[in-house]
Amino acid sequence: MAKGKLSERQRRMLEFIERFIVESGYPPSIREIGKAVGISSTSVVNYNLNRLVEEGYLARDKNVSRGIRMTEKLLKSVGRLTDVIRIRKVGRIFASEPVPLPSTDSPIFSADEAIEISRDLLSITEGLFALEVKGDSMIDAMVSDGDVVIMRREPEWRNGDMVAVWLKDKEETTLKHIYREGNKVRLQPANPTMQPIIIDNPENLEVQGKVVLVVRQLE
Amino acid sequence: MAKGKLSERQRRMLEFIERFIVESGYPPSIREIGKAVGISSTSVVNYNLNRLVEEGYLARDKNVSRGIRMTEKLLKSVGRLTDVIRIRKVGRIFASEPVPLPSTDSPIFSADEAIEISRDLLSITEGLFALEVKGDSMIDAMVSDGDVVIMRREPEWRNGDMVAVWLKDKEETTLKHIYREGNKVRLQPANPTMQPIIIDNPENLEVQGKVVLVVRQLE
DNA sequence: CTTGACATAGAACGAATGTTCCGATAGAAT
DNA sequence: ATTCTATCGGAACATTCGTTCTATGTCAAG
Repeated sequence: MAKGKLSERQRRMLEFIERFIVESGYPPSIREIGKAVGISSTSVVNYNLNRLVEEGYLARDKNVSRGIRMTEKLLKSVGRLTDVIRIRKVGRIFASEPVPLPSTDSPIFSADEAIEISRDLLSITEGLFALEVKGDSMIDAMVSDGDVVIMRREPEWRNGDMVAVWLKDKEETTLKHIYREGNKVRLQPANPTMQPIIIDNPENLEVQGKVVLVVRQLE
Repeated sequence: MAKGKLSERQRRMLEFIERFIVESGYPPSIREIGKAVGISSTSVVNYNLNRLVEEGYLARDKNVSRGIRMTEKLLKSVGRLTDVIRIRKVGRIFASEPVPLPSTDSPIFSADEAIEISRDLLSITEGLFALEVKGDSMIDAMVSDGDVVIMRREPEWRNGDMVAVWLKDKEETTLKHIYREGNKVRLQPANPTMQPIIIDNPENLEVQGKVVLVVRQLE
């Protein structure tokens, strides 16, 4: 088999193995794999397992029942490598000032100035930073005082994204869903009962980041 | 053996099992356990394994080689409790129906029906369940459609808690900050621009749980 | 067509593994 | 002392399970 390519069968095997381990707490046997993916012969399962070992997705121990390990490569491809991601808190966000952006990219920071987010809440994990919302000026974005917003610094945006924008003329930061409408830009509050803002001159607004996650801790 | 007490042997078995799983990626066999803790007889290992199951430290699957699971109790006692906590999603919450409450306490659930929350976002980790908010009926609680609320089932509440209440007369679920005021109860929306509800007859409301965390995933 | 690498199927074998049964030991309770 | 219960040791047994071998099919290269 060509290097790096997996057959449909092998993909299904990996998928099953991963799920089985998570759910059962131990790896499946050869026959269990065969049954799950529709292979009657244990030797065929064995054959494909060895293929997967060659490709680096699995590790096996000889003569050990259920002696299958998931490798880092598999874990990473499933996105299960680390459970939590530490995101730097770079400051506070409120209406009257621009969003503080992360100054350094130093990967290390103390626990105090970071927030831990479990990986499966995030689709992307790069370029993230956290801000604590100060005041009630963002209530039209359904964000209250004390909430933590996880943002991604990103100049590009697509229709519907929730972004932090700096309105130059008003000197105001706000969180809105953003839509391009011809030459204009519409900023739509998350609260459906509130009215959008239409920006005639796109030069007037500066998208400072995309909101990826909002966390509100009570008590 | 007295309930809750472990013999020296059993302690060593747990320790070995835990280490073995972490290092090998799969659980040890009975004979491997016996060899490690110095027991020649497989039946004695089996006997003590069953003891450990009774005490709640392990779970076993019959007729399955290496069919041993670590339970939360074991993980907790070893201090290796994971950084993330899996919380069961028990359903959806919307205005027109009472909050669905968790029915089972089965310790196992698949990834689909659970949400992973990093531990440091939570002050308590027991009795939690998750609900997905459906519809825009909770906007006065600053909670939008699609948000996930983590709640704790708890009959007691203190002033200022955000709780899910079922209003019997209106047949309506709502999320509000709750305050006792003499014989009455005040339900205060999180959105400061909105007016509170005063409940004259406390019998009319049913506190279904305390909101501990709100998570909003964008994009 | 022939060849050879790859993939599959089935069967058989032997090793690994969980289960069960019987007897022995120690200690606490009666 | 006797009884009872918990624990242990050893052995035999029944499955589960990984391994290996042979035969078959596929498909592209020569």
